[in-house]
Amino acid sequence: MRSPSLSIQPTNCHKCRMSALCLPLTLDASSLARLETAIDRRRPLHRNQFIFHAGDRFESLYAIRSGAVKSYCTDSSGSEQVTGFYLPGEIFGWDGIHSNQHRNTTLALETTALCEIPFTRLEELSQNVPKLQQHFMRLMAKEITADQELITLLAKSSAEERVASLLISLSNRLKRQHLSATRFRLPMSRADIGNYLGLTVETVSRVFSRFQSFDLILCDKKEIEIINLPRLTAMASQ
Amino acid sequence: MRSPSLSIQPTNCHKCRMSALCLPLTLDASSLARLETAIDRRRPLHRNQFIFHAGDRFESLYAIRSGAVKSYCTDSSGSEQVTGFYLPGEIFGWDGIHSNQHRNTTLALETTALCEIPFTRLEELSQNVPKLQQHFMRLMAKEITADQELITLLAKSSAEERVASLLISLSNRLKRQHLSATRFRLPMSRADIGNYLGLTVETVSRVFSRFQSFDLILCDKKEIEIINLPRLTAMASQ
DNA sequence: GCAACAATATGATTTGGATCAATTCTGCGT
DNA sequence: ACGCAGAATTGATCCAAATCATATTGTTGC
Repeated sequence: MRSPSLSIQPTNCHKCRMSALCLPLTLDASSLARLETAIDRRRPLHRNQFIFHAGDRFESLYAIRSGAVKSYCTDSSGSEQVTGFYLPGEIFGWDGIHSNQHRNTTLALETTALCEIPFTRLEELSQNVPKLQQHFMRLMAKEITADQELITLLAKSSAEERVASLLISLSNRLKRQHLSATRFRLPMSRADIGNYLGLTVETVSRVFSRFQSFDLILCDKKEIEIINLPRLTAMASQ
Repeated sequence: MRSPSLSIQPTNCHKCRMSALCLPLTLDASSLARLETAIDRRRPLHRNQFIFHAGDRFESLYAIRSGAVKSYCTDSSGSEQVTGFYLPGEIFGWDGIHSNQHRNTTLALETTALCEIPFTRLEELSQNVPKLQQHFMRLMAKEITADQELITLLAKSSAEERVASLLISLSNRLKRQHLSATRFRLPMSRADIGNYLGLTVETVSRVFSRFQSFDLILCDKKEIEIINLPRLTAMASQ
């Protein structure tokens, strides 16, 4: 079930870019072809469909082609903790590598198209294609970096800083995919945002209201427009 | 500057355990020998000596043989955020892989012996020794898991739960290295603990006092003894 | 179009941890 | 042993966000 539009730009064999895999990746033509065969394009999921559950056997990584995904884990007391939101061009599923079993549950926040990357095939390929191995190490390291940023955020900031940081983060990540950085849909609910940022729904809602009254953002239902990006950025990282 | 006591137990070539590398690792003798040559044992560091600074070029990973290390990063506003404590048998330095440059600064909290593992040599070796590649992927995934646990902790818990969780985490990690799980030295200051857990020094201090008055722990200077491990565990994860 | 329900928003009150302030303890150099 | 600086404890006060309560708005199926 592969697709020719798997976002491999075949213009230049020595500098091909696997945009489904998030970062520029320079591979020779045959490695690229082999990588392509390792990736399955899955039929689109719709809102609230699960990709995997906590406890499931770890088999694949997933790259997002379009849509959005949330990842959460359930602690011993049964309460949920959102651990990440993933946008187009991003890869998730790392959480299963350590124990061969997923720790998080992930689901589609809206209609979402995914590429599935079977991990064993990836490992085999990596052995022959050092570049690919490095690439995946880097992607994993990126996940570590993202997590550590969230830690910094949670450990210190006020409610306003946290919400501002999330908005800026989403904005930057969309920009990287050449999507609008100032006007986009928030695919997740206020409750998800609050859970992710360690705030209550009420607080999130109040912060959005305050931001609107400060003319930092405009918010109509799920559509958000960032009006004063510089000030919001300053707000996020002060 | 390698050492014969590099914690490779040479009893059984097909089931050797690189305890410096944290997880059981089954390798044939020649792979093991090659791995050994890739690891340098460094002379011991003492308290407050740096291993690397944020911004330094990323070259190696580090495994702790003895002692303890703290890792922190400095955000745009100049304030520090402790991102992790590392104990014997643990590996740190992943934060540099993504951009070839460290994001964190790390320093020894006490007299500490390290193994340095040059990353390029590790990558070369991994190509020939698939087991090793898998192994390092898993170690990296472990870092992601640890970070996500901290996120869960920071997003929701009370001061008491946070401190309890840290103590339990330290206890479990020491146990894994066959060190005492109920009586150990806290290598970090209250300020470090507070920073790591997103609490102030005063709050950390108060929580320790409260735990003592509840007969959960005994605390004499840096030496801590966990008296009621089950209850402390319950406290951590409720 | 209209229930019925979920998601948001907003107001009133409470509270856990931050902040400010003052000792006491501990390690360290002389 | 002494003195000093940083670390840790303990107390008093304050405040941001949680909690509780009650609209309001949005969404879905009939």
